[in-house]
Amino acid sequence: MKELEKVYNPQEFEDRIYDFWQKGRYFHSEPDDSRKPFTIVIPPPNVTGQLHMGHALDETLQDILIRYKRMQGFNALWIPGTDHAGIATQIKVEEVLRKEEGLTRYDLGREKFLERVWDWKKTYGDRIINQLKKLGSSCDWERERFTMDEGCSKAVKEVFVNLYEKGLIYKGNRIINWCPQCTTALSDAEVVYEEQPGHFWHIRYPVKNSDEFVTIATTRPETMLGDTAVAVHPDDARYAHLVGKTLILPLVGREIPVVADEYVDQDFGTGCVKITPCHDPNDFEVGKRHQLEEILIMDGNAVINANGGKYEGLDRYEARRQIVRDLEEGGYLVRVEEHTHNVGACYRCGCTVEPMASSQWFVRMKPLAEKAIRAVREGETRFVPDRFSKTYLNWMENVHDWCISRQLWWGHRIPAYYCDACGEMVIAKEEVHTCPKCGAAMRQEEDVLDTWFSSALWPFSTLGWPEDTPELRYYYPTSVLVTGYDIIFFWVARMIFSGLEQMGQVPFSHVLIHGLVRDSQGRKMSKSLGNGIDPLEVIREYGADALRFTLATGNAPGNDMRYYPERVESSRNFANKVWNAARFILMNLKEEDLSFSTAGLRPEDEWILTRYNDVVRDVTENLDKFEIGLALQKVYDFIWDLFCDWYIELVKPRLYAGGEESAMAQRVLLFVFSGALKMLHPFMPFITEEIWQALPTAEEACVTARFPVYDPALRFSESAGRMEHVMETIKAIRNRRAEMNVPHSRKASLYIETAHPEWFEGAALFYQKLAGAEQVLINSKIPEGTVQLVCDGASLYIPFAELIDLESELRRLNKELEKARGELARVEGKLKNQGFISKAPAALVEAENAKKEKFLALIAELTASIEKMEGRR
RNA sequence: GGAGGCAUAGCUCAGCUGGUUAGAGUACUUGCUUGACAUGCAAGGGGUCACUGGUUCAAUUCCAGUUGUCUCCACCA
Repeated sequence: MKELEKVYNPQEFEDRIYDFWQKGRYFHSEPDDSRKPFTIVIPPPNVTGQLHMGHALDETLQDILIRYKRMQGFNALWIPGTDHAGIATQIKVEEVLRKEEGLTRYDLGREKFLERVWDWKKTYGDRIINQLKKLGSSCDWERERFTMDEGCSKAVKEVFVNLYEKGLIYKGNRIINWCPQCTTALSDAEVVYEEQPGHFWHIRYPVKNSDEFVTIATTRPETMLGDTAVAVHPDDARYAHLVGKTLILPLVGREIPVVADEYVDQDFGTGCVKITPCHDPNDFEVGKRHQLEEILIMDGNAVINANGGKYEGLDRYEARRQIVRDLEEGGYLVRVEEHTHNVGACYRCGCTVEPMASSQWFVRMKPLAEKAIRAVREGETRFVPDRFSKTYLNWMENVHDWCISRQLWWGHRIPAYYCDACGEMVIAKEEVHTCPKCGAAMRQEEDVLDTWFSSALWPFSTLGWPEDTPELRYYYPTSVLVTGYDIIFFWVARMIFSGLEQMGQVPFSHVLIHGLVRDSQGRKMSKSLGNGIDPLEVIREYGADALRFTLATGNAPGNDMRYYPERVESSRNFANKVWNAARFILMNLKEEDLSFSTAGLRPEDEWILTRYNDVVRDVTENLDKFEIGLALQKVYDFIWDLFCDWYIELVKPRLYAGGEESAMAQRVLLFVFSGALKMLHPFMPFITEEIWQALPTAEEACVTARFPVYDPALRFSESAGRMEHVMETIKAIRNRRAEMNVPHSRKASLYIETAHPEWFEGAALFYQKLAGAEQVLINSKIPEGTVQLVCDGASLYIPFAELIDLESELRRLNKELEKARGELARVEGKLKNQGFISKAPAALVEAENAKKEKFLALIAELTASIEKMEGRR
């Protein structure tokens, strides 16, 4: 038998245990028709940034489920997400390039630049992946690289062509969100809105050949350079006479019409709206309806272009200042109001996005969304907790077409090919070099796809699709997606409609949603606040098991949790407790034959087995419902409170006594403890495995052991009840001794007066060991001068004559009596209620009756004691 | 404007399909070097379960409203 170190030191063994699992290839799984698959998809870590708590949480939850299912005999597979096409990397590399070498990506050229990005990802990806290992997960860089290069990109082309042929992808000139800093288009989901204080400029537009004018109000005066109309509401009497007239655009001098359009809200602002089709989505629509000219006034960096006349070359904000000044000088500015409004910013770089008309690729969402809505409505995919399906449906029902093209280089390049000679465009899975129409050379679309386009294919592209692989047939649809609620729109929704469209089936049956990890003040952890906590630091200090425990417990699914160092500390303390329990058991296992059987069990054995069995049942139920925190809490309570604080203490006398009694105790200890370790293993794999390797157990590794199963043969309700009765009295004695400040070392005889002497059979040792009893006398003559304790079904007497203060004793007894009477009144009230008797379940009425009896007996005992004491006063 | 969450001990939070003497961790008070563990053991104090109604024999739990608070989505030029 191996010995355990004296001190719990996770750093000493976690790496070793990880290697042990790797060698045993416990993380690998292949399709195997004799076992049911269980597959989990989890989101990607951002390999360029810091590993943060969110990843740690994803990994932990995923790993708990995988281990649990594997221990139940499932063939469990984990499909790790990767940051395969995240544009953050590209932007980071560009930034470094600019700072360190003064170069842009265009200086390097596409090929060289992409190599740089790969190098970057390799360096940082390895770092992150190695860190993730510490959480007990295995992530494989080679696999990530493969899926980016080969499998995934093939799937992307396949899907793109597929959707294009069905008319679900189109290229069009539309208003999109443009990030001038990332210089790319963004999807709606990538824009975050924030209330910002701003101004409302009221500007006068003169009517041509008249001294009349209209006043418009705007928050973005610089966009007036692109104005091609002013709109009013068709029913607005104030302006009816102006519809069809021509205005002169101030500063620019362009002649623009006044048009009537339902879009205008008569009650907002002045009731006149300047129309800038190229820089506002609503104006764009108005422009289309009235065949207005479209004038783009900015370039990709949000600098005014040639269409802006004398403002060309100015940044959008400089242009704004200049224009406002000029308007004022020209007498066009009526007034300026303070105005707070929502401003969209790029979620990645925080730069204010510029709505701009631009030629981009879009996915037509309506038909895809319909299927995706139905799948969730009909329960093919279930969100856990269920309320997130509302979030999902709400979004899906109001979804706009998805802008999928990005003006970047890192990512999957759109498989569209153009012929500059004849204007032909070809969409194809294979590269096209010559134009099928005129034979001229073709060039591929420069734009790449949104990261989430390829991420959406993850559940099947990683399994070999579009080939019909055994993996795909075996593992798809997957079982669970584990992720935070912040990426429901980005990823979850898109995986669902992509899976439905390409595979005809939902990608997963359950979506387990967790909350965000916040700091101790409830703030979101972020780089800019500097409040991010590095999981690796935590692991170094407390161990991976402690971190996992912290992340898995103490909050309900889908709710945010706050990170407190104290909580990790308490988790570590629990690990230490388990460690020491193991040490205790190991140093007491002396028997040759430690095989467990139910023959000859003592009441305390039957009690712990019964409780153990209950926990097995409960934990299994909880885990099957993804109630991970609840399950872990039950394992924790069982191990610490029931097993360590009670059972171990109860069996110590037998262990030390030796002989067959001791042997029996050893067998039960080993059986229950190893079972508890198995239950704990999914949550705290390292410590359980390390201990397992030291224990003389039949199964070679905890990771491959079978998860405990509820066993009716281990249910001993009668002796369990009796044992708890004894425990109640022990607690009562301890309580009294503590109140009277009797030190543990001071022993005294214990007299028990009871109508159920059989309850206390063989319990003498327990009172001696745990309640400071010298000898235990049942139903013998009670000496004078004792402290009396009234318990359910028994009165206990301890001769502490000199410590007795009659008055305080009486006060205490009367207080107890009052409490018991209160309880009795409550129970009787219930039982007197005819409605309760007739409508409540019989078992409940029965239980209430039993309670009534119990309280009646207690009250009788207490009254008798009080009377006796009064007599002595 | 639309949707959703949260409100339980000093603090952070559990409490699953209504019935418990309402729990945990932490903090606090007291006593313990009890032969695994002071990262520990034992005992204790501390809660009108936000408020108001409703459903029910029974509401911390279900429903409606109110207040406070947080989040997401949409968006008004």
